[in-house]
Amino acid sequence: MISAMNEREFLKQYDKSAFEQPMFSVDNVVLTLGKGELEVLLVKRGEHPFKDCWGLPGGFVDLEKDQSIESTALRKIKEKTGVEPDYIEQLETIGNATRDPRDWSITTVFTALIAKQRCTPTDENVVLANWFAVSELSAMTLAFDHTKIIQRALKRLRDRATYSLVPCALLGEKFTLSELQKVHELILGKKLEAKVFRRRVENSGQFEETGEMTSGRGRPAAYYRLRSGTDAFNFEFIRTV
Amino acid sequence: MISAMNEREFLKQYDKSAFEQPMFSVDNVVLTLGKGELEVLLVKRGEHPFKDCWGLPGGFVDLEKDQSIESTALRKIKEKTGVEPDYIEQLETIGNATRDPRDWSITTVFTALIAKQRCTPTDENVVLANWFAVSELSAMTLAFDHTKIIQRALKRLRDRATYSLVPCALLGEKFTLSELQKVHELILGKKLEAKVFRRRVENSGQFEETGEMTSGRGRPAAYYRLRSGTDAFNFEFIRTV
DNA sequence: TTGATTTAAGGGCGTTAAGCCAATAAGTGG
DNA sequence: CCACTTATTGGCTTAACGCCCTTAAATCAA
Repeated sequence: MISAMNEREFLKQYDKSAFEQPMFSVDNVVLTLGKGELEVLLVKRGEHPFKDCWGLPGGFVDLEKDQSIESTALRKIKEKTGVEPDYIEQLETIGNATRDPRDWSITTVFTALIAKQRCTPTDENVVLANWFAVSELSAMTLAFDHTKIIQRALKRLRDRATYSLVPCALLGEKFTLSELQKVHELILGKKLEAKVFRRRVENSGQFEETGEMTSGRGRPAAYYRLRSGTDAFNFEFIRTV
Repeated sequence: MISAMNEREFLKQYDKSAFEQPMFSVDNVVLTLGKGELEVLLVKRGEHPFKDCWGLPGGFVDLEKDQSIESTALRKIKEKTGVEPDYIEQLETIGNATRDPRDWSITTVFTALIAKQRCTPTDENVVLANWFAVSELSAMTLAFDHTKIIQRALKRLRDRATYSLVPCALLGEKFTLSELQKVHELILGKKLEAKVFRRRVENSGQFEETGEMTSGRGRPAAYYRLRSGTDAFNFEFIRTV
């Protein structure tokens, strides 16, 4: 194999633009469930540009460590949260001359869902990485176009919540249908009919009862889990658990 | 603004991986309607690797000419077909260490739909760029992972055909509902009910009659066109006409 | 001219899914 | 045991979908 730099020198003969490559990075919109609200994982930037601004956890492909851009995304998330997300999906790629004040820049954005209790809050990171309620974001100025990216990720999540049950990845291993319904209501910002929602879950065939029941106030609810071996969601996604 | 190379030198201080960037390109799956079959635009590669193989029209971002990766996609399509497509949509980004035999490589793939009659077949290009029926592809060996990419683009198009009317971009300015239905049947590979299809078109509110009618065998059909000012499709796409 | 043929467009109806409201079930806390 | 809370299900209304058949409006062949 020819080394990357030699390769570019070679290509330069044919196509001058092949040499001057734009910067390529990966960014992640990592979402979890806070107290009654969606939260997004942000990191404080230590370098310019946007030094000391909060921004999405991401970074550059490591040609040695990473086999694919999905690996890059997962690696960066793991560095910040300590775990692999329950669901990750490619959102879109944004590349233009204006999003980075310095120069042309390209980023492939991934949306990841993760159960809050699965995150290990490493103390040393807590000042550099933090969860923010999405409602707080309007009062914050994030790095680059990250505010807009988060909005697009939330829109995609709303779409998913309307015609899929992907948001279950925000809950843990097991959950009740009421909990899942509340998550959907939170994402969609409106109440859903319990009967209709239960029908959706049953007809999907993606879930099964664990046999366990909740305890506490009110009638106990049945716990459900993702049916094992199910190719759970009809989307391009990477299941990591 | 600091130049790109200086920028990379600067970044290198903080993150060594920032310097060694993978190659980034844009590829296009340009689809049109042939005689009773979908056709995809391919170009014969003049350089290694995969020299003399057919592959997707694409290339590298030109930092001077292009304002965004969408511009890159449209520019490359225009170079090959002479026109801008009626519909273009970002499909996905594939980046890994194996798709290019030489080295790490990333490509953002766009799917474009274009009416065949709007393409200007430039004679000088005809040996280098050609339309191929999608059924022919199984007998061909394309460059890189382009065969797989085309399959994914066709799957996306099938998805679109089931819950949207995006495929109308494969027809010209005006078309009858029967023509549109036949396109959908071609994409989906199955017959559709005329009544159901007409209802879908009407309920969408995206189309209007032109007032003109067809002539020829059988009862004349009403011509329809995309309603102007309609934010026609609920997807991330770039309308160029 | 007339009828056969062809394609377009719409009417009618049974089946299925969605939406809505209320009843019932099964716990906890006094 | 009763009040309260939450879960789950029953049943009805309404809308959408699928299917078939009729009608409309042209061409084509005698």
